[in-house]
Amino acid sequence: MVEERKLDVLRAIVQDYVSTQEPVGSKALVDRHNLGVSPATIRNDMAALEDEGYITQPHTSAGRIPTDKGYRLFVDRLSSVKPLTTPERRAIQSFLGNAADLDDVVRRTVRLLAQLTRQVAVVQYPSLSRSTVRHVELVALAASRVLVVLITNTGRVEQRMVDAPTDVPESLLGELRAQLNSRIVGVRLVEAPEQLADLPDRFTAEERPAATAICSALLESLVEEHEERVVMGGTANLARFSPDFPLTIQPVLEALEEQMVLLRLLGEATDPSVVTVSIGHENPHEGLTGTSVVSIGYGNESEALAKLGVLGPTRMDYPGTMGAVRAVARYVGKIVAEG
Amino acid sequence: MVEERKLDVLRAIVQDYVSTQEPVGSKALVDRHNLGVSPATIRNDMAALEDEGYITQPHTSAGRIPTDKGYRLFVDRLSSVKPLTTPERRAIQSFLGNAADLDDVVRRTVRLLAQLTRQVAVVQYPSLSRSTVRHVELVALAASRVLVVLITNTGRVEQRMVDAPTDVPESLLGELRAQLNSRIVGVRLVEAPEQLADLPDRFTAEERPAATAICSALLESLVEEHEERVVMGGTANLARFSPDFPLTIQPVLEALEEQMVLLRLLGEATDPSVVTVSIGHENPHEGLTGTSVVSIGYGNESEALAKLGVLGPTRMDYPGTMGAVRAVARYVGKIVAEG
DNA sequence: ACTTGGCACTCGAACGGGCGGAGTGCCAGC
DNA sequence: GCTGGCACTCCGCCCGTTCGAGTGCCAAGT
Repeated sequence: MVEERKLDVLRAIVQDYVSTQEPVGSKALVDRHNLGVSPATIRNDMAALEDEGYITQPHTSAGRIPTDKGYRLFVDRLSSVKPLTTPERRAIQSFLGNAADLDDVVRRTVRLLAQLTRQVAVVQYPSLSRSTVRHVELVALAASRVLVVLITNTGRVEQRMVDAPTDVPESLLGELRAQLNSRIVGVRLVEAPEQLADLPDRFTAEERPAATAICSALLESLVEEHEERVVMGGTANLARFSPDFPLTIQPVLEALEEQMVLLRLLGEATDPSVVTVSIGHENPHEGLTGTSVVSIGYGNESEALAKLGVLGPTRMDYPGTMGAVRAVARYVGKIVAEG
Repeated sequence: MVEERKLDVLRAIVQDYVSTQEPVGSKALVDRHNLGVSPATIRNDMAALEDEGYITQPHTSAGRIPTDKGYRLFVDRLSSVKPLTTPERRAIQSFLGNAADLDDVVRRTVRLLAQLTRQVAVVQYPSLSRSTVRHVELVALAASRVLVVLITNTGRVEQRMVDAPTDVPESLLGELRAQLNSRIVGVRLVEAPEQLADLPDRFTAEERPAATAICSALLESLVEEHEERVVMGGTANLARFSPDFPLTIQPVLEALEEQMVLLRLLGEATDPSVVTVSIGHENPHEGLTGTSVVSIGYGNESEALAKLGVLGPTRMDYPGTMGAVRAVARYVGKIVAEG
């Protein structure tokens, strides 16, 4: 048996099954692809593929469908990322180009990904921990009430209200503001706290409680879990599928409401140049068997600031989806890096 | 025929249908509610109710189900808002009490509403246009680059990056900051623009272009569409329903992805004391026939800052849902008003 | 050693008839 | 105006049949 052809057969099965959504038989296979052999031969190959666990039969005497293992082989060795067409690229560019601020970029990216892939899109906000401080602003709202605003180089703004134990005169506020900015502007958020450790000590005993309160509020926003924020869209695409889906769709929707789950799904894809695919049972959440996640990091050249990806049934168009995800990540990375 | 009893019958039909999800017949009605009359009598009443358009038969010789008109009558005259139990109230309070900032309040509210009602929850951000300016901050990021930050009394922070046509010295920035704050702090966002109209004229010809650029960025954030932001959650609850739902669920999910649609759904519910219900075809979006929206405004005593609500199938538990929506709105209103 | 056509077999999907039951409308009697 | 009785309708369900797609295996051909 020709090993080469067996792979061709697997590839053909995946392609057909993805486009028709129906188990594919030996005859249909030779009809649609010119494999140059008879159905009987294909049947032998299919039997072998089934033995090896790449395909399976829903029930005796139906066509075959790929298993997760089959998709895995397909993604790893039998296909390549499909680049977008130039009109598609242009559409991405113009759609993302008009974004006003960071929120807008993220929202637009989600929509774009969902439309392009016709699947559920997930985009993580550029991570605070990897970004740097651009400015800290303190605003007196009342005698003892201060608003702490943290602005990062990724355009993110974090805010905290502080009720200080004592009144905070404008002079103290000005001094603090100057100190804070001179110490941590340009510093990575993760490294900023150590720069602030001894700051309250610089103030008089009288001023210290207020200074401490303000500093700790700032520290809070520095480490804030917000860095892990995630936006999702395109859930309507979940309903585009087979009639048995009401059973499948509920656990998926439930999973998608959990920020934590979304984050875990995006996974370890930290390298902006490589698309990661997690297929069916491979992904870390039960109830998402039957779905695959295609994800990638995005950011500037040197490092990923965050991740994005799409989620859909294991029977998805992997090459096309991977192409779209990669292309979008590149544009978004560019925008975020220069913004 | 006793008019009174006919209404009792309608009420019973709605209640039974909501809890069983199945057409309800005359016999089942007398069994489950002690109406004190025989099934035959009920049948007469039901025939009358059907003539008047309050109930209908899915097919000849099946039980009856309420029409939109039937639900409307039920909501308006046959039921009252069901107050929450004290444990429920306590849960709301503790769940919302821990919120860190405005974003967090909104996110928690959505989750809470979705869990409480087991339906799709929709919460609008407190409207900018009704709120007032608390502070304007200008931050120099580079020689000609300024970040404009607008802080409102509802705790909202809006930001805009400005590339000024000329360099912006710190002196100009300070002057502008002082002017801006003295002119519009405390002023409603909608009224702020007129206070700024002549501001650039106060500056020298040299400074004017930069001042103008900064002012117009501020104006932008004042009128920003962001005021219309809406958050949604609990979509998994859509899948809890009948087997025919894959057909129904797609248009609903699609509609819910459109901010504009969500806003229209929340409708005119500006009075924080009255729960508004829009039933089936009454609501302004096709594809949402079959769903009802229960909404209410929230804010301080004097006026609503925004709206929230839930969306579910017309066959929902109206009294309970209305109770939950109203209770949540009160707590959120309190929190937002004092924040 | 592969490939191929033939053949028997399996099993699900689709069709159709026959039942049973829930529910109705109507009517005559109270 | 209420009630029990009765005939009728129609949906949902069960079940048997048929049909076709697809398989596995085998013997024969290259």
